Amino acid sequence: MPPQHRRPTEAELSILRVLWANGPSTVRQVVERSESGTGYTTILKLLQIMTEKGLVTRDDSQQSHVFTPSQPEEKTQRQLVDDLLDRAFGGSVQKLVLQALSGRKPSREELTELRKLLNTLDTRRP
Amino acid sequence: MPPQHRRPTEAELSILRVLWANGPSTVRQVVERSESGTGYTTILKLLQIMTEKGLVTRDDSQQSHVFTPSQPEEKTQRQLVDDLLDRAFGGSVQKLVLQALSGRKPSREELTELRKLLNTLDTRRP
DNA sequence: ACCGATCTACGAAGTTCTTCGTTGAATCTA
DNA sequence: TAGATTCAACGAAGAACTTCGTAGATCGGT
Repeated sequence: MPPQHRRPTEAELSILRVLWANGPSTVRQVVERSESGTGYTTILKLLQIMTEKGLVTRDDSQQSHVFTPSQPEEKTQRQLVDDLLDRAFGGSVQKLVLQALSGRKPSREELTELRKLLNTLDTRRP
Repeated sequence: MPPQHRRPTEAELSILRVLWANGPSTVRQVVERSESGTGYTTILKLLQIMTEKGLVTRDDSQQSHVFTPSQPEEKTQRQLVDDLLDRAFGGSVQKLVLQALSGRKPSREELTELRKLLNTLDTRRP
């Protein structure tokens, strides 16, 4: 099995979002909390595929299997943003941040938060 | 024709990268400057599809057609990052920036640049 | 023990994406 | 002008992705 994960597909990511928000879930729980309106068997099939790919792990000790993301939310998010950085921004974090911020005008509070973040990164420098 | 653009696919984006870096190009130029090693007919076909989708425009006044991105680099980049923001970060710019920065440790210069960027956004507030 | 509800498993259809072979037109060259 | 080269157009094959129908197992209640 490849320990390296491919980027989750569109439908897979929407399932991961539900799992991130609600914790380990059964197929039915994912279906109920999914906003896409996708049918039960579709989500089941996707979770089966995701299990094969290693994106989620399955607890089948109960009759209704329970699925859990195999990577923490942050790690998957970082993979995705790193990937986009390479594919579309030539690795330039500035450009990416610029576009991210120019899209939605950030509030002054958000800007303050971001400054704090930069300070943290700066002082934690080796 | 839908004036609204769908997200470019993987292969399409790699062609857009070449066009962004080198300006309007013929098929052959794209093939030569592409790092993917994709064949001539494949790139031609992709450019034809991209023309249909409106991702590029074609100048066929010469025998070798010249292709140009129909949107500026920044606009496409913004679409992509907005898209990722929605699909993976619940719209939280902070989380996205945090993951982007935690991936590659930014230099002090980069941090300074980012602070400038934040200041600019702050003072340009309405 | 039986019926209905719920669940997993399997497979297949339909779509999109990527790739390239082939064909015919246009251009260049000897 | 004949032959070779370069090009766009087209179609088709193959892979990946999404969706769902159907079948069979399991469980709960009567």
